[in-house]
Amino acid sequence: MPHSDKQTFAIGTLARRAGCQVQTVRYYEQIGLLPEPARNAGNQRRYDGATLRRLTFIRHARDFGFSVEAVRELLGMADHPNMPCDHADAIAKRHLEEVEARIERLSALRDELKRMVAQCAGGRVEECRIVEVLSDHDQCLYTAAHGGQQAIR
Amino acid sequence: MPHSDKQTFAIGTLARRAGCQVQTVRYYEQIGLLPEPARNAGNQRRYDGATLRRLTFIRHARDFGFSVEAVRELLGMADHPNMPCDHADAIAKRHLEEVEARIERLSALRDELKRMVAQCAGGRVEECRIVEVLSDHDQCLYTAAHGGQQAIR
DNA sequence: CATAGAACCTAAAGCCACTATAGCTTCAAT
DNA sequence: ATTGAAGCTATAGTGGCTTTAGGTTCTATG
Repeated sequence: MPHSDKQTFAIGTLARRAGCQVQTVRYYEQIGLLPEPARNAGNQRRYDGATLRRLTFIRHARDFGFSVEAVRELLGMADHPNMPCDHADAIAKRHLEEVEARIERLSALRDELKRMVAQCAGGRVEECRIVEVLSDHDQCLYTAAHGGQQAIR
Repeated sequence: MPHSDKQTFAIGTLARRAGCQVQTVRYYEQIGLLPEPARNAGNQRRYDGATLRRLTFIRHARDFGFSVEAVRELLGMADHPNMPCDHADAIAKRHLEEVEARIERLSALRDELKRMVAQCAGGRVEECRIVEVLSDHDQCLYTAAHGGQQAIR
């Protein structure tokens, strides 16, 4: 046995060690990412090292931008070390593609914004390029840059 | 007079011409971005060209990633063409900075994800680099890349 | 003129991933 | 015994819409 995790701790300690908020821990329990923990005599949650490791995994994956649903799948896989890891690989690849697409859209957006800001002469609203460009879609170089609601996603 | 906008049209036509959904138009009215329009005898909304131009401005600014509150301010300025445009300029500059910061965070994230995906040998979960890296924060090159919940924002 | 179906109406709930608030109870230190 | 921090549950709020439910009105055709 590697380590036996005998001592337990309260939710505040768990949250602090994993670097998240107390409410977030309870939320993860509610949506089933974390198991319902043992309670002490006063009905307070008591956690062990295994839960801390699980929560750290969750937070880390979330920081990587994986959705909660993706984290749920990754957790399921981490729980079965003998299964093939194709699916984990597929999830990560897909996420990488999404991040790359987002970067592309944001870069086009950044270029348009730069152009807009650079052309503002600082006069009255009537002559302002910023207001003007927003009023008239034809004044954009790359219309694909902001073609829909997903421009920012 | 430039154009007199005498003919009116229904909400579906307005939405189609502005490139958004009907419910979105009603939502913008509800939050005060669009004025309450005239109604016909059967209580249906009837719009004119001025509202179409206003909605187009809104959609365009939203596509640029401006928040609804920023759009509200920009609209207020567009309504007063004789005022100085410093504030519009400041809003756009600030938004540009936010977009640039987002691109930076996402780029660091992309590098980490690439590294992760490249090192997955395709075996069992136990040996999978993806699951391993998510389990252990120390295996990341740039911890700043995903240091908090705002990694993805 | 009757009818069918598209388009409209309001009100309320759902989405994501938390965060915040209110009003209480329990713990730990003095 | 007291006090203040930390815990508890339940509910609402965030942003920016989207969806659903259950109705009414418009418009084109027979």
